[in-house]
Amino acid sequence: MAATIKDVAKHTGLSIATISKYINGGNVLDKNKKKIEDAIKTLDFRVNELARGLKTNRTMTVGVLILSLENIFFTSIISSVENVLLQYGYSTIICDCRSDLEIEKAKLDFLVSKKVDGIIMVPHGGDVVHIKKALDKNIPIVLIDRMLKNIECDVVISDNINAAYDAVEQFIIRGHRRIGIIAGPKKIYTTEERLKGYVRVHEDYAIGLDGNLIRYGNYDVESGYRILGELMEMDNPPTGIFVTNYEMTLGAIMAVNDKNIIIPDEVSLIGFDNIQMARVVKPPLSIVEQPVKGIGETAANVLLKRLSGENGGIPSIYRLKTEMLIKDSVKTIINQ
Amino acid sequence: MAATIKDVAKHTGLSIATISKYINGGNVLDKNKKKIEDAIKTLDFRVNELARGLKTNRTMTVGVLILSLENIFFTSIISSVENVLLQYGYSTIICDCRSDLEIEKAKLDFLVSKKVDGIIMVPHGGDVVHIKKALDKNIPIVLIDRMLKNIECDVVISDNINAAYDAVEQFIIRGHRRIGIIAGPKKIYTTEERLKGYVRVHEDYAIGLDGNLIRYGNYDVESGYRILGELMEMDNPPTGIFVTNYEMTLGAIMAVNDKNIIIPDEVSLIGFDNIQMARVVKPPLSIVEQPVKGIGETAANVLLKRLSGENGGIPSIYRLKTEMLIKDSVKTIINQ
DNA sequence: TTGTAAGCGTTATCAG
DNA sequence: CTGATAACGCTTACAA
Repeated sequence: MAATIKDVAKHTGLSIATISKYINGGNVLDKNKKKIEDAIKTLDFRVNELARGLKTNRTMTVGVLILSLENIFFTSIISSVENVLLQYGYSTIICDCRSDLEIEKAKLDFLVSKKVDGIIMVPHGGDVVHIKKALDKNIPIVLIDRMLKNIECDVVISDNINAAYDAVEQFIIRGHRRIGIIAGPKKIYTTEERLKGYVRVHEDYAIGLDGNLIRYGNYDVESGYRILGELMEMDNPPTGIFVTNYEMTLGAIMAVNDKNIIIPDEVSLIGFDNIQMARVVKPPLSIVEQPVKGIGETAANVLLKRLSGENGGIPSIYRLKTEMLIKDSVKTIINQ
Repeated sequence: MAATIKDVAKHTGLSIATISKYINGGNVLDKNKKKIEDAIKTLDFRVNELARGLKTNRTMTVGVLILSLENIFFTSIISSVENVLLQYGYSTIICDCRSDLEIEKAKLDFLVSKKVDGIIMVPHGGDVVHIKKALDKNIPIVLIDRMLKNIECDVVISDNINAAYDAVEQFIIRGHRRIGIIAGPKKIYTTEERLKGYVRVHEDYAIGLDGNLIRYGNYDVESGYRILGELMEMDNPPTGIFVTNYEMTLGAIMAVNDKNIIIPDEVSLIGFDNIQMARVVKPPLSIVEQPVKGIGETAANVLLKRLSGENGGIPSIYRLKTEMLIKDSVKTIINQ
């Protein structure tokens, strides 16, 4: 049905080889050039990328694999990745593994079978052998958002430690001493890092840790909702609560609304990600904002470098700074 | 580098054809089966989909093209599309055209060149010749969210007319007579439909239309913000405002917050999409909820039907019902 | 059940 | 500058 080089050759009276050369930027006589262009237009010829990829072993396509398409943090990153890649002639195949390691494996396999030239992914974590396998096939991989042990590849992440440090410090300098944290699931990289910042700032200000103030959620709306309630029902509740991702922040605010808790009078709150949401709630929420555009662009550029053969050997870690947006959700406590 | 059928053949002592047959579910002697499975495992063989697609003219891949990846309405639809397709062995290539018709054309071309078996897309509108071209190449296309004139393909949309009708009716039965609408951009399908519902319910309740209450936004946060302000600064402002998509609803709420407008005392509000946002604001927002899961699943199933050759001839329109979520953002006006 | 061989649409080598 | 031809990895008659 679709026209092939053969058809163009017939139509012009030239050989297949000549057409191919023209398509790939080679030199052809001007009169032939014109003939070819005409034929391509009238036949609506388009290169068959399957055949080309089969031959050249390059598809000019990169795979992007994230945890969820319904998470605006990830989709914003993708958007800026695409933005950069497109300028260099690369297209992207986007996959969503629904935070499921098995699906992640299957999708990675899919990308490999589609012969993508490189991959940018948010790894679920817990297992890395499938990633290593892809790496072994000489497909460069750039990890974003989460770092993985036991694997050698470029990583682009937020400086989660200092993000949490800065957020909790905002509480401390306003007089808060009992600060709750709604952390992510145990063993997840970002959870550990954000917790590290929480602990470190407590140390630096010589504030003792209370294990009861540290709660592990699941990075979803439900756990944010539930844990906020739990913290507030403690005998000695925190005066400030730091929520460590967007979904849980949503949940926490819903709980605050449902329980008619006044912010910041009854409790102070700092959330994570999504500046728009911060402006939609009242009072406006203080949040930690991750550099989504920066993460996307950096990841794309790092991959492009690998793709262009600059195999600088050692993989690098790019640790991007977050920003602390101060709004009205944190109260200043006057010390007795 | 990567193992091919040839390698598996060598490793087992069998022929290429036999390996191929096994891979595709043919019958092989049990002892050979075992040999092949072993070889595949030890060589980490994976079918080269490029070669397979070149030969079979099927890639078991469908393309999904949307306006923006940063729009949770679209990404939620995609998510459910993928969910269905995956069960039938299809993978998806997701593209984002940033609401730009030219990029839409380029991405559609990309999908065609990747030899996808079918396409599900949210058309930008305004031009359809590129879509027709793809259709001419015998690639079935399912349109979602927006219907297009002059083109023959399956469409899955929300019942936008009655969505708007129901929303505005909520105002009316609570005594409102001056109801503002923040509509989308002119000439966009969904804009026209939602406006039609607005007009129709006014007719049915014999309420005169005031052109000043009808404002065209741009389906983005900025226009929602701006227009809410404009409506409220009228000499005779509306008592209720209906915002017709998610982004503009966000903007409208931000404006309400910035201007310290009390909802629903000073103005009543009904928004669009995203049930989570509705719970995050205070008071909880009444919204029109589109059946994202339903749209995705329906689109996927319709495409699957086309793909399986059930070319039932005439394209169908699937018009899915929305749901009206009543919360506390609409005030009841006691008639004098 | 298994093997041989042609062909899918390109690119790339090499001769003319 | 142009053309003939082999090869990419796979599927699929057809023959054994």
